Amino acid sequence: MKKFPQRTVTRAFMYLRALDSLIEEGKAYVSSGELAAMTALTDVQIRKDISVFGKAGKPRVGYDTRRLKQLLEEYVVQNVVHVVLFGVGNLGSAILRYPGFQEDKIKMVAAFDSDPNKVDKAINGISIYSLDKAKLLIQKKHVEIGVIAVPKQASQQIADLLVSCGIQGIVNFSPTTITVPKGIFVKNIDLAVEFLSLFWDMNAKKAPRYA
Amino acid sequence: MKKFPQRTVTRAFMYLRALDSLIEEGKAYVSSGELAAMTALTDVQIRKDISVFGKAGKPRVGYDTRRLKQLLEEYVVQNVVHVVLFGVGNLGSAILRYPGFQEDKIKMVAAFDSDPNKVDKAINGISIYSLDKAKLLIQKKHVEIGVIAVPKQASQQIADLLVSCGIQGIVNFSPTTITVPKGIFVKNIDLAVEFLSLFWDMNAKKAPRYA
DNA sequence: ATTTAATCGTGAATTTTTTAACAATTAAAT
DNA sequence: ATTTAATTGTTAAAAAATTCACGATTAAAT
Repeated sequence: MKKFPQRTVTRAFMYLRALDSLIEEGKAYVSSGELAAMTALTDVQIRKDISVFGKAGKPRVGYDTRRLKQLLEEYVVQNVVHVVLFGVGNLGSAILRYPGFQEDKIKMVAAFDSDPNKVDKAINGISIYSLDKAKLLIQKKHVEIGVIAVPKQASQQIADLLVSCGIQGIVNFSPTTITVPKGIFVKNIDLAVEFLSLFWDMNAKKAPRYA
Repeated sequence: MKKFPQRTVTRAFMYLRALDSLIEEGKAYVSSGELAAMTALTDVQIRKDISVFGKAGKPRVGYDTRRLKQLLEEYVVQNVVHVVLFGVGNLGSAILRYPGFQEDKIKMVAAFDSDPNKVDKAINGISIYSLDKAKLLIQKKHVEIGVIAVPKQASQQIADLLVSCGIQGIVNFSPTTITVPKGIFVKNIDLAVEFLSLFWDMNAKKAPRYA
């Protein structure tokens, strides 16, 4: 795995999403300017990013959508990532139903909930288990990432459980911080932070660099 | 509004969240190292960030949690931001029930849905209206940010609606890109992108700079 | 065949962000 | 009262990311 600029990689995933739309609607070519409009970035940024991976465009016509997708995937998409979810409330259900996971890249393996009424059901084909099944399943299925979507009182406890299962990465949706040992990667998605920082950007009247 | 480093501001919101937890549990002081553990950042980064706003710590003891909160809020929290939501499905409901909005900073004003069965109900005290009420309400209540949580086929249409209502910022949860005129701020929250980029960071074995 | 206009690709300059190093301060220990 | 150890705050250095400027390329127009 070569070393590319971190932000370039993140944006590459955004480009892939945009390319999927374009390919779906049958567009054969796209210019950096059009991609810029779709992603709220600048055309220069996009050309620069793409150039990191190789030459993929034709002057005067733009990028072949399929070819560009292929190029980005070659460098940026790795093995399929295996994910489990904790907490099948509103948010958890929404995540299980999320229509944006391409099965060949992201595999939602299982969900867990402490509520016996939810256990043994399934949403979108993903089975819901009781918490005590977590360790076995996570290890057997080589799960890399755990998602925390439980009420905030329980989130640290789930984080501890995840760590004890040997998981490497956590996406935390609960509006509170969790503490984990060094070496575990955590991504907090906090709606309040998103709103407030977007609002700040708006007031600072500066175009956001990346969303 | 003074100009602070953009990333410092974003992280300031994270610190505020952490401070809320600490204050709630009665902690009077916190060191940069402890904050670092809570936020998955480094202690140096945190001290540097805080120093941008002023001096708030005492050597050997750390930061007074309340005082630090006050300091950060003074510079970083602006007027209350008014938000409306489109799409009261699983995800939309989860957002309406989100327990992390402090009313004095983020005010969820209304929700909209095209399904007549949902209209005229309320979730968490927030009323649900039909789409044709949007323009009036948004303008009357001075709403700055709209959240898109509708199925992806409808997301561009809602984006257009939001723009026509004069909204300035959009948070888009649907797994597709939307295009808006220049000057409108868009933040895309795409779970697939989050998972894939977290997974990339994990494999690159580099501590993430900010979550 | 020539010109024109659109678009990519890139090296250099700039800006922003992070990291490092360390002096200053303070509470606690002796 | 002195020493020690923890912790902040800051200046400077380094690294990363973005923007700029412009040459190169190519399709379309004339």
